[in-house]
Amino acid sequence: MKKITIKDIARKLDITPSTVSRALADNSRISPKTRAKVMETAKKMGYEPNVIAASLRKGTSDTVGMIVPGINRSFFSNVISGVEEMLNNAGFNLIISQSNENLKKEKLAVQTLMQNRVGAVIMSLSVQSSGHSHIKKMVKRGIPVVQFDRVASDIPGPKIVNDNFTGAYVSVKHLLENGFKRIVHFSGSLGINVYKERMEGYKAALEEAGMEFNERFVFENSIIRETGKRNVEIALNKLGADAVFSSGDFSALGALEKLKEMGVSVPEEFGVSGFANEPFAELMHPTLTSVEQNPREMGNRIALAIIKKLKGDEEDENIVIPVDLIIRESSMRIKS
Amino acid sequence: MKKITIKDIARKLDITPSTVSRALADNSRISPKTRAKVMETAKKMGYEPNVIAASLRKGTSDTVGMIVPGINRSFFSNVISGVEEMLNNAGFNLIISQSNENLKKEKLAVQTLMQNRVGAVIMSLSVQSSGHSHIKKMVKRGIPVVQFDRVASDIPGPKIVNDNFTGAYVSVKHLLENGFKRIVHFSGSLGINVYKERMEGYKAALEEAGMEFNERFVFENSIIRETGKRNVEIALNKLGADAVFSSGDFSALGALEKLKEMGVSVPEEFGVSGFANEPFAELMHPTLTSVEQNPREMGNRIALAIIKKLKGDEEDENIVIPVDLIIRESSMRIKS
DNA sequence: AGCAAAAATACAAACGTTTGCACTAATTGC
DNA sequence: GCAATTAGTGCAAACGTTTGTATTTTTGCT
Repeated sequence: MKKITIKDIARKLDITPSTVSRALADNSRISPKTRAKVMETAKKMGYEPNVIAASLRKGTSDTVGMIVPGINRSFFSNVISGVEEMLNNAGFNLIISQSNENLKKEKLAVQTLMQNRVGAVIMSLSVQSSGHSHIKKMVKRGIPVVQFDRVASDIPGPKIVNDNFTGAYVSVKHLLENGFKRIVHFSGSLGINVYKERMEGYKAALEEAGMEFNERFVFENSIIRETGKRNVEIALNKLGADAVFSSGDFSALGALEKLKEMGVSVPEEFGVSGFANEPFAELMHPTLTSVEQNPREMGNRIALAIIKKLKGDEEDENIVIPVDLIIRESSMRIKS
Repeated sequence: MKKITIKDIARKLDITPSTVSRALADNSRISPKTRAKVMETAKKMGYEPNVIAASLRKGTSDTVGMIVPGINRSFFSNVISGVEEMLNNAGFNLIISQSNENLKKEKLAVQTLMQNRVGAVIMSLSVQSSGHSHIKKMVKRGIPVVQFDRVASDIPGPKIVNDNFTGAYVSVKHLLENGFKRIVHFSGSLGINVYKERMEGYKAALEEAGMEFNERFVFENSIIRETGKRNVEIALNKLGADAVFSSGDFSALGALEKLKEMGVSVPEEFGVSGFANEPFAELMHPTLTSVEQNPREMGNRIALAIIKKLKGDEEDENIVIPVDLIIRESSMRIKS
């Protein structure tokens, strides 16, 4: 099965490859007549464009690269689906890489994408990411870079993020309304925008309620299951806490498990609220209050931003996706 | 920042591009001396190979494409991680596409990968997949295709699957040992190998115990949460069942939810066992007995098979990955 | 030293497009 | 009716590699 090229169809129609190329690209210089003829025979001969050759010549491609910390988190996998959906409809392809929260792997992913001459890159920074020189390199090369969720302000380009501040703010406010008085906060690395913003929201809600913000109530780098377990015990025994607002569902999960183990009843004696609304949140016992980030919508908006950039738009959009607090058993002391 | 090419480094060393190319490729025709010199100046000048150009010339690439039904299932996302890990170490790149269980999307993904001249393809069939002409096209083109999990025997090439039969067999045997006597089976489409095999395992365990296999006890296309809810009610009320072995965790989850709603206690009155060991299985209440498929190991083996193929190995491996029954509360009536 | 064989390198074409420029034919304006 | 524009197409180079073949240089041997 010989692969058929633009030349083959040119020969058959007795025109030149350049005309065929332009016809297929819908170039206005070609008459509707020949364009139609080219289209037809291209289909008839089963022509499939060689995007590699086109990439080489053009120096870019219709493929968009996406780097995420890990595809096994519900948030990221849903963002990906949202992006893919919209991008495919617009005729672009998406290729995905994981950084596994690892700087070295992130750099490798960037390199791979650049080598493959992707037309644009979508990325959410890994925890370890710093310096960002590898990312700036892409920008310098003229590759549009769209950041989402974990973003760095020193890298130019569109940024799509959640309303983390408000998500945290309403979560803590909700805990306060349910009578919790000593609320600790499980945070990620405060060097990362999302965790910083959520902490600000936590702080704002406390201060609005006339309560003082205590730094010792913030546990940095406490977003995995193990740290959740460990720190909830400290919060309870050493700080006399009666609730936790966690920046992630996994540490909230750990907290719930530890509390159960310790015989502390939730939400009667201790309130728990998470972030990300992982699928397991509604399956646990008690079910976990969390913040839905609407990742699919975020994905759609990211795709739109990328498409605009690929069409040469200069403007850098900054989009904030609203979030929704999903109230469940783990925080609901007052039934309404 | 001008991009530097093989020619630039040739000019600088006063040799030809071909020599540089061979030197970088570790070709034996090049003397160690010049090879070293080339390597050195390449690094010094910040040379980055243009893989697109190489792909065009060679007609293939070091990029491997992977098509999965959906990345948001724990099984698939872990297989992907396993593949990526090993592939990256061997110097290959992985690009991922989702079929969303949709034939049209699957065909599109195949087309995209072929257009991008991937060196090989890893795939697990979508539910809708049929005919397989699009996949055979890749095989005809000489692209190595490695199948995993959901495989079709009419497509040549290595196949890596779980020991579905044994997984089902031990699950049902375990239910029988716990005194369950009327066990129904939630299956997927029986046109797909994995579900077929699991049903065979179910059947074998029953027959070994001297119980008759009743077709009415098998619910086909019952692998999502909703069907699990619906069918467990039918099983209980119409068939007098006292347990279910489900081919997937999601329908087992649905069953557990419905049973709780109906006030049926698990495992005292009804036993439940699933498949895939989704993360939520151990978080539920009661925790869900399930079958761990060792997806990461599967991913590693897939990667090894692909690498062998890319190196020109003719042999088609058929690998079966063992599974482990994880016994939890939902099926454990006899505490040992 | 001289020659054949082997080793190292050079040459040039090829991969399949895209695109600036040149060219011809058709159309427009006056 | 003629110059000037425009529409439509062709020509040829370029993108950066790889690779078969030719050529040069080195090596080993007598």
